[in-house]
Amino acid sequence: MKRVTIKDLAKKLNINPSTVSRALHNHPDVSADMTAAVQKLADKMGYKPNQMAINLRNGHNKTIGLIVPEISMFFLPSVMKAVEEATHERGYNLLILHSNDSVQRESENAELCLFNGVEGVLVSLTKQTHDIEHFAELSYSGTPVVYFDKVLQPTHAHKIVISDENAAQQAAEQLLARVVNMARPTRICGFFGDARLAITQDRVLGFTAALTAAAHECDSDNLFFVDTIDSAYTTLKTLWQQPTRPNALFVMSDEILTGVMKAIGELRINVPAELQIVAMSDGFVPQFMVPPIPYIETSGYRMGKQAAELLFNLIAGQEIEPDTNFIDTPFVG
Amino acid sequence: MKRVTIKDLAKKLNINPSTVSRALHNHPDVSADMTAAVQKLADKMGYKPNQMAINLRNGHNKTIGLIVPEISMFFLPSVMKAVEEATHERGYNLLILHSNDSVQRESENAELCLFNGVEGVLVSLTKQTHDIEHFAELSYSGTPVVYFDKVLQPTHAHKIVISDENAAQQAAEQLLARVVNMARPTRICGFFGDARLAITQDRVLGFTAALTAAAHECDSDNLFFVDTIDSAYTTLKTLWQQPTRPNALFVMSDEILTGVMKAIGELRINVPAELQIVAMSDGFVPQFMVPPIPYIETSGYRMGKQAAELLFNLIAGQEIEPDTNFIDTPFVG
DNA sequence: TTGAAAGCGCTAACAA
DNA sequence: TTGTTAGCGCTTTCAA
Repeated sequence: MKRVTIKDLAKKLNINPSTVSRALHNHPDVSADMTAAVQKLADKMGYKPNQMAINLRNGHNKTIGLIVPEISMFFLPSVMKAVEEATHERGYNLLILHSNDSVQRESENAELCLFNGVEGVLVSLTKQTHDIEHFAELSYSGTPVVYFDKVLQPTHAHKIVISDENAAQQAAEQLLARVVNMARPTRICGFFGDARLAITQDRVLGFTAALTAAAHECDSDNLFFVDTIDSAYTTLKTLWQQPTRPNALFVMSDEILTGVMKAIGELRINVPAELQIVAMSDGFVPQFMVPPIPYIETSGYRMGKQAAELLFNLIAGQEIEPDTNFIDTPFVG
Repeated sequence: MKRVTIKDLAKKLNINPSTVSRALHNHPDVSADMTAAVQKLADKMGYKPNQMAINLRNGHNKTIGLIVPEISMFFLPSVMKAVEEATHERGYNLLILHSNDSVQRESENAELCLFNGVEGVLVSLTKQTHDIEHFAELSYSGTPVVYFDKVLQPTHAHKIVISDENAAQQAAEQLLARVVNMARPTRICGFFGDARLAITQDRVLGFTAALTAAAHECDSDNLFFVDTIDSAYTTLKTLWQQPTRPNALFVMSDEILTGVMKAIGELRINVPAELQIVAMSDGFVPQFMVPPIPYIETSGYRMGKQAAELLFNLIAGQEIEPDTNFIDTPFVG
């Protein structure tokens, strides 16, 4: 059974398709009677506009693309939720493209957005992405692109990111405030991710800055770089056997926090009595501890909201100078 | 700067657009020379087919829709990952539609899929959905629909679900096996979700069946219905103060398990020495415990994979009788 | 082997 | 106020 088209309506009413089209859009030129008649028939026959025809005619899609490097449990669901909401509010659709941590696929995804006439693109880059040439065509064709979370810093582009250094510093300050009056000598350790990543380096900077400012010693013995849940877990286990256990721990991310919490469970460490912890987190993981682990909120939801907002402003044609925008990172706990 | 079209290529080569189109598709009727020449020029000029035009011509979209009731952390990310993979493998795109637990929006989303010419739809229903009339138009128009996870049981449709009763029974049996030789008297409790939901009722059935089969008493004092993380948490805390603490716990879902784990952390319950637990889970949450909590895997990933597979078979035109399919629910632990 | 022409469904400039 | 016409870019039938 074929779908009802504008032509069908026109034929039934012995009028021209263009009149039907106008009537359906409440064009002021069409008489009230005509408009009513057309809309009534459209309703009766269950007319639904063919979005694909509209897309072709308009040259675009009422869709935005979301390109993500991986679908992890820790951050992306929050981002997606925010983006989906923003997208739906404006009557747009959301096309999800997954790069699977491959630059090749990221590039294909950018092309896909272009071919499909997507009106705007949100991108979080893969770890391997060292230039964004493959997005040039998109921007070139007038499709706005907003980079979020995993971005390439030196580039001139619209970016929404966490201020890693600041956020880490805030977290470290919170941690310091909690151990300042402790009886036994304070040892503060920091758990960080892959040392080669910019995000890690920035967070280390913030962490050490806070400690230095508090005149607290901060040598490299207290910095640990663990790039998986498991290595976080084993590292804390080892550390806990040392004669000088830490009594305060900075944790850079949810992934690492997961490993840390496993170790805490197994070692039956009394948190926070024996070990103060402050993390950087989206907020889901810390609640698994009682009392919940305090954290600087690096909210995927907030990031998604802000990135989408910016993107839609660009789509609406606002002239906005490409810039790096930081999301709020409030303390929770 | 405008995109290069087939016409542009044709003009440059002084041939007809139809020949260009054929050459680009390696049509056997076109001479090798012509084909080569066209493809070379296309390459040089950076020709990219306009997907929107192709969609209009074909009447469909190389896209599948995924309609989900909510974006939670517990299950959906796994489903999405699987669906995304399956979709990408076949050169399709993924349109994500979020019903926000509203039947109204679910219905709109179904329409959207229709208008957009989506080739197939995967749906997980909202809790409030009591009929699937709003998907009738879609199926009617020949777009296959596969329901997964949250389905409407009595309906004649393609469904991929967990066998709740079986899976719960397996979990309960695992739990029984673990307490069979315990010194102190065994008390087995079950933590379930909202008692009004079919999923809960089925899981209760499986649980009680296992206990009954093992000649283990199973009165209603041992069944707890908690529909949030918090109520799971407080319920276990209260339960633990009772003179006859349970020494075995069945947990129906990740959400409930989260609350249970909070209580365990706070009460410093020694798991599994003091309390054996077997859960039903996607696998992410149990790892926060050391040793990890054993579970019957109700895998979103597997469900997504299987649902997508079925959908693509239907899209490919296979005649498959609508039926309810159960995914495997292996024991992990 | 290639060209001509029509059409997917919709809209907008132009004419009447 | 309504109709005519052309065109978005692509494919395919039919004709040459």
